[in-house]
Amino acid sequence: MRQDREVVESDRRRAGRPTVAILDRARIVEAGLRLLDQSGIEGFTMARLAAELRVQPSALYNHVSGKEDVLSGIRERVSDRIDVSEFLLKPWNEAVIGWAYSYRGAFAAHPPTIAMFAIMPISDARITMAMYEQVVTSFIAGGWPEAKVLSVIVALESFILGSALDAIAPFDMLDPGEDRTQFPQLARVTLARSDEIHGAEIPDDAFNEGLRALVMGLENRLVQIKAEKS
Amino acid sequence: MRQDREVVESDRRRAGRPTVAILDRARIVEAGLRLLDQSGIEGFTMARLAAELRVQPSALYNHVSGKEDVLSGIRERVSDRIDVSEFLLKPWNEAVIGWAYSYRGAFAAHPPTIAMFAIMPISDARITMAMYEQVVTSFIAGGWPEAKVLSVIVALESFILGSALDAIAPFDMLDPGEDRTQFPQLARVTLARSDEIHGAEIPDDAFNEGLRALVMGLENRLVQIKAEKS
DNA sequence: TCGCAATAACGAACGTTATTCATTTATGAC
DNA sequence: GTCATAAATGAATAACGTTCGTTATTGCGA
Repeated sequence: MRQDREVVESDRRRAGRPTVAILDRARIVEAGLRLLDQSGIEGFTMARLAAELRVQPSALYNHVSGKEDVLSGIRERVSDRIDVSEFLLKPWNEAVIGWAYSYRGAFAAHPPTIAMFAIMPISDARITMAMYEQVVTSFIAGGWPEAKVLSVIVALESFILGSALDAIAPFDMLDPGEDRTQFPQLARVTLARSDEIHGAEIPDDAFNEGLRALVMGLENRLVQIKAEKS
Repeated sequence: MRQDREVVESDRRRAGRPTVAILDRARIVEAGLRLLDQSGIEGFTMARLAAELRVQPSALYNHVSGKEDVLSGIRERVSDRIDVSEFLLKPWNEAVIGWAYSYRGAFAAHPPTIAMFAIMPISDARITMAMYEQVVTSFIAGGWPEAKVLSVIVALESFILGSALDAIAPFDMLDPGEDRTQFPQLARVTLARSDEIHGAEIPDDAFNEGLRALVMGLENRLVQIKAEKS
């Protein structure tokens, strides 16, 4: 008699605990990430997330404390993909390049997650402590004074996160359009761009140039600091 | 007879156009900025904004198209305070320091506006075209090739915006707390911080170090580019 | 100076949204 | 086998952004 009802697949599920688990935190987060990618941050509602999981909205609250909790899980899920392994193999100034690309790429792969900065503190968006431990170790091994290590890493993270924000921005706005005469220099450089760097690859080029410059500047700074100490 | 009603100040306002203007876009934006500073982004509602202006919510819609419009106005209002004047007086590599501090400071003065960047297209978040024209002019005068100017400026903006985001983030997260043994290096550097750099000034130090490093790296890059050309 | 369209307030209503709660059903430990 | 716990449904709620009809005032053209 139990089977009578369960065999009919398209039947609306009755109230009460289901015989096979349909929800848990991981599944909710995974579906949430998919929904977020599809619909963007403003299309991300608990109702749609529930529909995606073929469940009533209230069912979600047995596994997560609310919408913020889901978003928090998604952020963790995304930043877990950041690769810090190169710090084990190469010196800090080389490893940091791959790390930065991986960092920015993790968020760029899911653009709406970048927009989540608006709603929740960045703290969650940062890499985990285990990752920090790895990065910090590498910087100390490279000779950075302990009091400076965190500042330098935070500076790098700032640049990376800022670049991630930039990567999702539309760049047409910079084109002066009709106002060529009003902003002549701006007009010139936006035209020059389309010649040498084709397409909308400004964010990529900016990230690349900025990252190399930043690392080079830090290398110089480290030399200077070491000189001061002795 | 008209006065009979108007004299009583605490009277609830009757329907119909008021004899003296109480609302306009500027006043709404100004009150919006105050409310945003007080209540944060999640406490910013049209109802509360209306209450602040002693007006019914629907009255706002005679002057702004909606909430997004108000936020957009606030952003403009805030970024108008960015100072690009130094680019007229000094070479790019000097002027850029003051510009960056002014840029970050304008938003740091109103922390919740920083978070707004993510939620709405960055195009609006960027400085205005007039400012860009000024900055671009200075970089070209400094010898940067036209095809690189935009990338370099965007890289700088990315760092500045990322730093602004960082500046409002709580930094306790980085303290390993109980897990000193699990993350020994991280524990060491967080302790070293409190000795030399006292207080929670990591974001400030990170911004300073990062900015100098970035500019120095760009200076080197410019030299290299010039050498390649000849 | 009169008339009247435009302006700008109020107040009521609507559709969403996140969340809570009572109810129902299955699980799993004793 | 009993029963506390877990986990689903479904109904309900408050808050939010926005729209619309109504009303009162302004300011321009005749």
